[in-house]
Order: sequence, then structure tokens, then C-alpha cells
Amino acid sequence: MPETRTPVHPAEITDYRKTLNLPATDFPMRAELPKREPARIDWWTAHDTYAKRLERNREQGGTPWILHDGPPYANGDLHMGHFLNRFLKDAFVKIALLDGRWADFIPGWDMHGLPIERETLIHLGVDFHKIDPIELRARCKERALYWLDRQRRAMLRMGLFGHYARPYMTIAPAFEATIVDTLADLAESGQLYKGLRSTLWCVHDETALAEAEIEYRERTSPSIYVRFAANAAQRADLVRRFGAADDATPLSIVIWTTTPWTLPANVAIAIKPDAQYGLYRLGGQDYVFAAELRASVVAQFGAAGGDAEERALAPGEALLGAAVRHPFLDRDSLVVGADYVDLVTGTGAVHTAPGHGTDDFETGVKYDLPILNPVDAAGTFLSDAGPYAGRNIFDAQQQIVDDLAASGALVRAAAYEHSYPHCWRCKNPVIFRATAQWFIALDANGLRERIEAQIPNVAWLPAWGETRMTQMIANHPEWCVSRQRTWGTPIPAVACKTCGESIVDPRVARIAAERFRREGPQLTNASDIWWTDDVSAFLPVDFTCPKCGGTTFEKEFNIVDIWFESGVTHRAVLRDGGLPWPADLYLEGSDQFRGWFRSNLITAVATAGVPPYKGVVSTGMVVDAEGRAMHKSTGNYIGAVDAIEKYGADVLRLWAASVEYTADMRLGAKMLDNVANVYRNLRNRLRFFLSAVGDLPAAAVVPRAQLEPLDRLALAALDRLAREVVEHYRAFRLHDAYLALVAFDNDDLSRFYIAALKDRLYSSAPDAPRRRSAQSALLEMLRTVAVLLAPVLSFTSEEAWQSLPAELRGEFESIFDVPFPHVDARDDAALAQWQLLKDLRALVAATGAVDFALDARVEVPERFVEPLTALGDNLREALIVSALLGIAPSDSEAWTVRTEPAGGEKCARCWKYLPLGGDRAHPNLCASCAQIVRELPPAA
RNA sequence: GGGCCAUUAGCUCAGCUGGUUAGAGCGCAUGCUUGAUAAGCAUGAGGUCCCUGGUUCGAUCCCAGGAUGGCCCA
Repeated sequence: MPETRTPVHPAEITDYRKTLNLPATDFPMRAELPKREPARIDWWTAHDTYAKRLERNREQGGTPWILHDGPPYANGDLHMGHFLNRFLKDAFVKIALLDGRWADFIPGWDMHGLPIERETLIHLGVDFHKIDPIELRARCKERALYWLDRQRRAMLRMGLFGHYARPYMTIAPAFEATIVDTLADLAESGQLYKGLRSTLWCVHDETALAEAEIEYRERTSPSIYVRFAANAAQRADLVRRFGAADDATPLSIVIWTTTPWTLPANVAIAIKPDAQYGLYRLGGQDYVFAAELRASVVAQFGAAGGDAEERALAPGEALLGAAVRHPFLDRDSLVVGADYVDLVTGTGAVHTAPGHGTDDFETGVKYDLPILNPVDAAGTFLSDAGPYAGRNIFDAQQQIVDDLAASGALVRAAAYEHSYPHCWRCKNPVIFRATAQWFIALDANGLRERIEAQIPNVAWLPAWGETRMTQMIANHPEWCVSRQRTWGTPIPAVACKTCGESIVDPRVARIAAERFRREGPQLTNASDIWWTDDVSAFLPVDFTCPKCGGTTFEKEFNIVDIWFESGVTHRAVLRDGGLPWPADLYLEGSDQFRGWFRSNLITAVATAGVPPYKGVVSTGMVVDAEGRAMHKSTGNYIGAVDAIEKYGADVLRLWAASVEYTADMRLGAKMLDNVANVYRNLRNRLRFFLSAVGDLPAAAVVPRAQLEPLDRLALAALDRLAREVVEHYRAFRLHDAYLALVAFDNDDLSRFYIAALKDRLYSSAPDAPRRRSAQSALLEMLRTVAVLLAPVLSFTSEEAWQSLPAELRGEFESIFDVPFPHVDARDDAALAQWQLLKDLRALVAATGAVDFALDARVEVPERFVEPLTALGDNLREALIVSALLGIAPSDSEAWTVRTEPAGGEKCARCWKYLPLGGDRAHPNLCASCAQIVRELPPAA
């Protein structure tokens, strides 16, 4: 029992302070969030707060609202970018929950993939080739689960709601089954095909390598300048393109390369369309190369630049489509355009072998060139490499150079030292090699157009997301979904042993999917059976090769790109999980236009015809205080758990609500200190509410219609706040809600209403109706403000709610049981009066006088006279003056308060200036205080 | 190099369809209060609205170019 409410007998009163109803609450001013938040999490867990509210909303007919979680990658600790992402999702889920909706949130993790496989291999200290795939996969699973749990604990520490005890996992049997089912659908509709793609390849380890498995080292390569001679017809054409006369002089285009072994795969020469090319005569022959490189190219002939005669110039554009002969194979090499051709080294005419380079490959695809790959997995030339068949590519290099010299095609050869990609494991130089890969065809069946047509049907926030996604789809090449790794879901392709044809047959895929689903739960990894079981276990009866009719097959061991796995979460989690589809909302960083937003869009439109989401919110990135990207390596990186332990989750949550999340967000100590101050303000307002209502019996709560006039006006302002905040929340405008709450907190509460109420709360008799009225209004404010803050300040709102006497909490055990206020009508007249009162009070406050030191007379426009008069003593109270001398109409639209020093003497108890001494026992008290003191019960 | 985005007081942000003495919160300074007190109130300082051109009677707001930063590509 608070000390200040201990009854005191009038005769014993020496200090009237003890007769006041001063604020009292257990809710501490100091939050000590890092220390106290964990207990709130335990409380929510013990009370099953989220699940119970979710179920109640469903029972009461709440409509579904599904935010579908984009899975974080189960590797590494969470940073503040994760914090922002998880916070926003949590806030939106809680908003929907408090709004009465069935906001079922299932978090998930992306758990396959190379980073985990690599980390596991390093962790085990074992070579990729020396470990059994099943063993490696088991270890990878352990590792992924370790990270999942670690990340999950960090997320729970943030105060997140959702089904964290049963998250979705891309490694789950049913999930792997959905992945393969989706592949089956794509195969069935002709959307999946096998094509070539340029990949980094280690001929020593005989494997494809990912970008991350490459290290660059210095290497010496042969650097050669080679003539690609034109035949008579080609020469005539080229010379004509230069606008020169053909005098039958031999003509060549000169290229430069440091990889002579790729020449057998040459099919084109790339030039820069917007550069100038020259036709030069030197030593009795004509040559074509970039004008800008004239001096350095001519030097290769052992001549000075001036020794070459410039016969004509032409823009690169003019040469496109010309052709010359391959130097030693019986075919043409086509002149094509490419922007990446530079005029710094070489000749401005770039040897192009689409089978042996990324740029070359793209150019090859663009010009529909043959993608030649005359090299096998071990780096041996195949039969289509002509004279070099059967030889190791690096061993044959010198032979190629010698042959070129012998045939006269070589201009110059030299040793060249440069940075070259090497295998991170065996340290040998790697090559680019076109290999067969599985692709999702965007250009088959008009899929690209069907996707583009659906993009406007999604609500993008911010709106430019529509443009961004449209371009992402329009400009994106075919999607390569196969990977030559072990930690993932297999692409159930089989190869015909008779003809070598590689097949993804929907029936085979469905058998695999069904077996994953059925047998997977008994296995470490469901898809292990693709490795362990015989191919026959996946083939339908009478399965034959569609190409040659063959009947014997072998499994292929490609796994699917993890972007494809997370690309089917909409189906695995929602559709196959029995939840509404499509989702109401996806929310991720803007980097996901390229990633998850896109992958989900493609798989959904390809298999279901429509996007998997009705709305997409994209967020900016969390950057450091100077606006730079955060990286562990640059030292400006902030870990989520570290930040929580320092500031508390609620301060960080408030930070995230205080920034404009659609743009990049700067984060540093200054920003967090800033928001920590705002947090203290908000917390203190909750504390004031609690301290004022502690002695309010539930039975004494005054119905709204019977409240004092000022209290009714205050609740009209509260209603407006609630309506605005809920409206902002529903539109995902957290920042606007934050501004509205802070503004109300300062402008309406702290500066005005609370100040005006103190006299009534403190100096009235404890159970005086006018005090009960104020308390009832404050209780309403506490409930409303706490529930409006709950999606953001979840810990603090709950803490405040639990500090409220149980009988005032009523049926609502948790703040998350309280519904959002639903306010439809707006009381404009009340709001106008409220604003007028605030303005009048500001005029009195600006005089600098201490509270109650003044008496006041207000002059207001005629129309306000009557409503203000109706406020009675509440008007005096609102101005915090000792006496109200009158209300008069002003002669204009202006309003003023004329003040004068208060007439009476300062009452020792209520501090108002009034006539004192009416009661001889209490000569320093005003009449009202004297009566209250007289009627106080005797001290115990 | 390309696409998309951002740039308003020290910090976080408002500024609706072009005309405002360009606002708020936090911070800062000064004063008050000490019955919200490791709180509260009042007053005040602080801004070439990224830069340069243009359109307009008039631009923070529209157009063009540029700078810086971010995301995604090359």
C-alpha cells in the first residue's frame, strides 16, 4: 500500500503532503531493458500469448492475414539488417493480431547451399572428394541446425511472435518434396530444359567451381597476336565496309589472346561498336584493328606506328556481321559487337570462344553462336579440337603457338604475367568451360510476358518496386538452377546409358518427391535416397529414353540452386501447408528484387499463373552513421545480439519504427542515444498513467458519458490518435504512427492534460467523483496508448500492462489480448475545443508564472463562449490558474487570456491562491482542502 | 558503365496538387519547478531545403545535368 494514502488524523497533520494522493506505482522509471526483457519473453512463452490470441481471433471470425517469411540463410550471426527485417515483420504481424485478424506467422530458414557446405568442410578439415556424400550431408545438416537454433534464440530475444517452435526449413522432407514437385511441374510444362553455360572449372579436380571457390594468383601465360585472314569474298566485303577499294591485298583481323588453348573453340571476333577501327597496310598486307591502339599493335609487327599506312577508318558498328577465316580450322569467325571490349590492351578485336568465358558465352547467346566446348572434364581436347584432339589443353598450348607461327598466322608471341583464377583447393589454374546445366526457360510459353503482365497486380510499397521488378524480369537471362554440389536437393535427372540423353521426366520427379515425403522423416536427409538407392527405384514401369528408346539409365548428381529452393517457399509453406495462398504480404530488403521476390514470382506464375503475394514491402538497407554499407571487414558492423544487450530490444525496436524504412537507414550510437531518450519519455508517460490509477477500484470506473467535460475532450483527442495510428499501421506506415504517438505524448499529454489534471488527482478526496473521472480517463489512455505502442514497444507495453492492478486489466491477461480501439466517428467540435484549450493554456504558460499564481479572464470568438462556459471549473483547471474571472466574446477571430496575479493566498495543501483560514484548525488551508482534511479517516 | 533509390536544422523525420516568417521530436543553451523528480514546464539558438542550370510572376516542391551514398547488375 502506498505510503501517501495512509489515512492520517487531522490533529496529527503537520505536513499536508501526506494528505495528498500522490503518484505511486511499482513500474520503475528506469527500464533496465537488457536485464528485464528476458523475463517478459518467459512470461509470453508460459502464457502462450501469441497462439492464444491467434486462436481467439480465428474463433471470432478474424480474416486471415498472412505475412510470408523470407527465410534467412542459416549461417552466421544476425546483424542489424536482420534485426530491422525481423522487427518489421513482427510489428506487422502484431498489428494484424491486435486488429483481430488471423495473422498466422511461420518463420523459416534457408538451409542448403554452398556456404554451409564449405563451412562444414573447413570445420571437418576434410577434402570434398574424400568424404562420402551422405556423411557430408549429415554434417551439413548438423551445422545448419546449429545456426538455425542460434539465430532463433537471437530472434526470440528480440521479442518476436510467431511459430518459432515449428519453423519451416528448406531441408525438411516435405519441403524437399515440394521442390522436386515444382521441378516436375516445370518439366511437364516445358519450362525446364538442359542447356550449356559457361562455368569455372578445375581440370585437376574435375569439378565446376563457384565464384567463391576461386582465388586469384599471378601466372605467366603465352601472349599472342594472331591473324584471322579473310578469304576473297570476305575481304571484298570488309574493304567495302571501310569504303575503300579492294586491290586484292591479303587482309586479316588481328586478335590478341593469353589463352591460345581456347582458339579451337573460337567462333567469333568481338569489337566495340562505338569505337573507331582502321584498315592499315603494313608490310604489303592489310590489317584491321582499333585506331586507338594503332601504335601498340603496329609495334607487335616490329615496326613503328608511322610505318602503317591508314587506308580508311570506320566505326565498329559498320563491321558487325563481317567474317574472316579461323586460323587453322575449316570455319568462319564472325565479327560481333560487345560493350566489354576495351581499348587499353590488345587490338580492339577480341577472340571469342563462347565455350570458354563468361563474356564470350553471353555474346555467344546474344548472337546465337555455337557454344563449342572441345574440352573434357579432365582438360583433354576432344575430337572437335582438330589436330589437338587427345592432348591436354595446357600441354598443347606451345604446339598451337608453333603451328600458328608455321602457318604464318602468328604476328608475335611473348610471355605475359597476369592475375589468373586458380582453384582454392588444388591451387591449379582453372578454365572456363561450357557445361550442360538445367535452366528454367523464361522465354518458353511466353512465361516472361505472363510474369510481366502480373506485376501491376501486386501492391508495391514503395510504388517504384513495380518498375524495379519489371526491369528485373525483362532484363534477366534464363535462370540456371543446377549446381554441381552435394548439400542440397537433387535435380532428379537421369541419363540414358544408350545415347547419353539427360532427362528430367515429371514421372521420375514425382516418384522421388513422393518418396522424400514418405520415407524422409525416417532419414537424416530425405533426399539421401537419391544418392543411396538404385536408379530403378525412381523409374516408372516401362520407362524408356524419349530420344533413342533406350532402357538403361543412370542418375545424375546435380543439386538445385538454393534460390530455387527459397523460390518455392510460397508453395511449400502456404499452399502445401494448408494456409491461404497467395500471401497478403512479402517484406524484405530491396536486394531481394533480384532474389527472393523474383524467384517466388517466377515459380508462382510458372506453376500457378499468378504472383504468390498480394503486396510487397521493400525496405532499405541498414548503413552506418556515415551512410556507408556495413561490413564485418570495415569494422562498422553492428551485431544484433550485442546491440540488444547494450540498449535493450525495445529501444532498438523503437529505433526501427522511428526511421523511414523504405530508404536506407543510418545507424550509430548517436541515433540510438537519440531514440533512447524518446523511449524514456514514452515510458514515463505510461508510468504516470499507472501511478495515477493504482487506487482506482474497478467498480468506481466512470462510464465515458458521465466523465468531467475536460476528460471527455481528452478522450476525443485520444480517439483521434487511435484512429490515426491504426490507419497508419494498416498501411504499414510505422514511422507516421511513431510521430503521431510522440506528438500526442508531448503536445496533448505532458504539456497539457497531465499538467491540468494534477490538482484534481492529488488534492481531491481519494474517492471524489471528479478524481474518479480523471482516473477513469487516464485508465482509458493507458489501455489505448499501451496497445497502440505494443507492436513496437512490445516489452514495455506488456510490462506496463502487468503493472496495472489485475481487476483493471479485466478479461485481458496480456496487452496482446487487448483489441485495437475501433473509432469510426470523429468529434470535430470536441477536437476544436480541445485545441482551443491547449492554445489558451500555452498563452498562460508562456507568461512564465508558476502554476496557480495567476487569475485569468479569457476572450474567445463568440461561438466558443457557450461551450467553454459549459466546461465549468474544468476551464480554470485546464489553464492551471487559481481563479477564472470570466469568459467574454472577443471582437475578432483571435483569442486571448488576460491574466493578473492571483487574488488569494497560497493554500499550503493544494497550492492554489484562494481565501484561507475558514477553518481555525487549518489556518493555512483553503475551504476545500480544509473540508477534505477534516473528513479524512483517523490514522490507524 | 547501366537500372532503381535517397539527399530538408547536430540526429531522426514532417512539409498534400509549386506562393509557409520551412515545422516536430531528440540533443544543445537559458530560466522555472522540486507534489511525474536519475522526472516535468517555459523560452531560445540552430537551416545557401546536396550543387549547377532551366521552366515560371514565383521552386525545398517541376525539368535537365552533376556530386555524394545505397541496392542490383555489367
